[in-house]
Amino acid sequence: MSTPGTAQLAPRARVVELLERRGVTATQQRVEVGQVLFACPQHLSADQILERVLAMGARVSKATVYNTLNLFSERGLVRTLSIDGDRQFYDPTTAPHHHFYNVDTGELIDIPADALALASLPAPPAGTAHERIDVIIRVRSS
Amino acid sequence: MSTPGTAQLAPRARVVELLERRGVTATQQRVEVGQVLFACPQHLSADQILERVLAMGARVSKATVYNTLNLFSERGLVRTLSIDGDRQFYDPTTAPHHHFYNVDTGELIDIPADALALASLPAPPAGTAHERIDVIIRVRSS
DNA sequence: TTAATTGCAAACATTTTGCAGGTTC
DNA sequence: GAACCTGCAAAATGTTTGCAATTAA
Repeated sequence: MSTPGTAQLAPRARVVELLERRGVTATQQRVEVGQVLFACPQHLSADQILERVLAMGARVSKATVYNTLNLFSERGLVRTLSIDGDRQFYDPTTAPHHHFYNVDTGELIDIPADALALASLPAPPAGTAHERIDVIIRVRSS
Repeated sequence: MSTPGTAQLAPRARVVELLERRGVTATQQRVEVGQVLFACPQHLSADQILERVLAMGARVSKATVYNTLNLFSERGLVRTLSIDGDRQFYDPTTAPHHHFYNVDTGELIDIPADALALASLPAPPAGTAHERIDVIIRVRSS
């Protein structure tokens, strides 16, 4: 049974280590954002992250949440997903993988990279190199 | 040689037919948006479409462009792409296909469906059915 | 102590909406 | 003439930014 209002959090020590490994100064707020974000495989919006950080009793501003997520994204600590035009989602799973997206409920579900075979990839346009492949399988409740 | 400021447009008659086939009343403004959008395979933002409709000497408001694109999208006349959080792109190619996205230039390039083999698709989550698959291959200028 | 980080509020860009007036069939 | 469509301006959203105050090393 879980305590109401108390979500699972990643341990501070693990978050600090993750940040330092990527050369990110482990400030109070960044660690708190990380505790929420790295708690488990999930897909959260900036607003949901802000809510949860505040819910754990910490003090952060919306601007810092955005700054932090952008920094995490640049440093490869999080993957930013643009599924629709509404808002972005932040995915703590940075290893290659893909997603189901339920257009009715908005739910996002991870698909492990090896659950989907991408054969005969076309060559990238001249003068460009592959960076990342995103597969989004849109589904609807039936 | 092309006339400056005069982009290629889809013929009115073809646009009217496309709209009517999907049960969309072919009003003045919708046809003009269609003439721009269905001119060729491309990826335009709402703002670019507005600019081009105005450039062809027609009179449309931004609100109508958005209303029209949303209607076209609902009726399957256009496909809406969310590549990053900035803005949406409208793709007149509605048949299955995929995209290269150059993260440096913002350029989008179509990949024909048969140029990319998606093998061993995972089953959709219980209670859901496949609707559409989007593959975005992010590349960067090298 | 010096640079980096934070919070606030204002700024921004894109998209949506309410409603009066105009258009379509 | 009834329903639908358009334009305008305002509103709503999500995100970024400038700057003074605070914190980190």
